[in-house]
Amino acid sequence: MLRVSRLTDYATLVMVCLGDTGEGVLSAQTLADRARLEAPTVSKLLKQLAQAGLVVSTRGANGGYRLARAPESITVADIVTAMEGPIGMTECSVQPGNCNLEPWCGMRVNWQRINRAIADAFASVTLADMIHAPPPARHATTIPLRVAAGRVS
Amino acid sequence: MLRVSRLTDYATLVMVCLGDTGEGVLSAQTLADRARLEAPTVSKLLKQLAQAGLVVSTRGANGGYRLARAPESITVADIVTAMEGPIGMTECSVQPGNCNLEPWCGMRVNWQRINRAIADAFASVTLADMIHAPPPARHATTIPLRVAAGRVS
DNA sequence: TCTAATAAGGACCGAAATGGTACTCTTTCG
DNA sequence: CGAAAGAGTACCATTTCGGTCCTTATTAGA
Repeated sequence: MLRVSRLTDYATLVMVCLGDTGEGVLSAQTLADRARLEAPTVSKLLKQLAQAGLVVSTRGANGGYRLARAPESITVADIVTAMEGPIGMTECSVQPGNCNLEPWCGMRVNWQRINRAIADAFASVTLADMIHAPPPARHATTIPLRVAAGRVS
Repeated sequence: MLRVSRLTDYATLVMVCLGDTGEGVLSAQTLADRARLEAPTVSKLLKQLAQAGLVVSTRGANGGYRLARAPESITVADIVTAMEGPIGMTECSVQPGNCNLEPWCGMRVNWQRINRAIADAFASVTLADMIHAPPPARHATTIPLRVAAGRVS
């Protein structure tokens, strides 16, 4: 299946947690608890998100992370790009020069067209959309454990 | 980088070769030569394309493959789906039930929205588009070797 | 000033996916 | 019957991915 990596999925979840809860800085450990993910994993992806400028880190005691911008101005495209690098369906559509077929192959422009459309699709959803989306109808009987996306508990 | 697998890239190239050259059936070997790919690799992906109903195979001597439909009615989405399965950016957006977060998590509907947009992007380019795209301006000096996409010769 | 908390930066490892190869079986044409 | 060609299966090397751990740097607070 064509899909984003699990880390990217997790990163989105962590960003939602960060945007959801007021504004104080949250430590990697706290975020891991809220997202039901392993702490080292959360640390790793927060590091990447910080390098990409999507979150701001504070070191030292009582340090942690907070969103660098308002959730409305952070898109899923930002998160995907931070975690996976540029969005490009083929090598040639991002890094020209690696394919000797290039001078002859007309597919490149079409792949670039597709890439652009896909990037737009990711950019059309903001973190705020993710946060405020109406959760699906509650089952009244059970209060579900909050378990990380993709994990089968 | 978020990208389709190399096999999918190759599959597109092979489909272009199939659609480009008149109409006779072409053997896997011939297609491998034209696309500058290894024959077993081409065989493998043609098998998948045949199972998906995008190409029709003829067994026995003088057998080979031909497109199942006109290039205008085959989209890149068809090829990607044939090679990689359903297009879905996260587990939960394709196979509900694997994630205990589901009853609570509002991200799912947003991921599904993104998936739909991406599928549309793939579906908006047909094999005919790929075939008839104007190749980039020729460099007059060298006649490039036709080497497969992504291979560094 | 000392200590605890916390992020930063690597190094590392096991498992899974990917891409590629080989071998055998079946079908069809001549 | 024999050669050509697809179908099916199994296998292997490499890379990527997800995850863990350790060390260093930085800050708040006792």
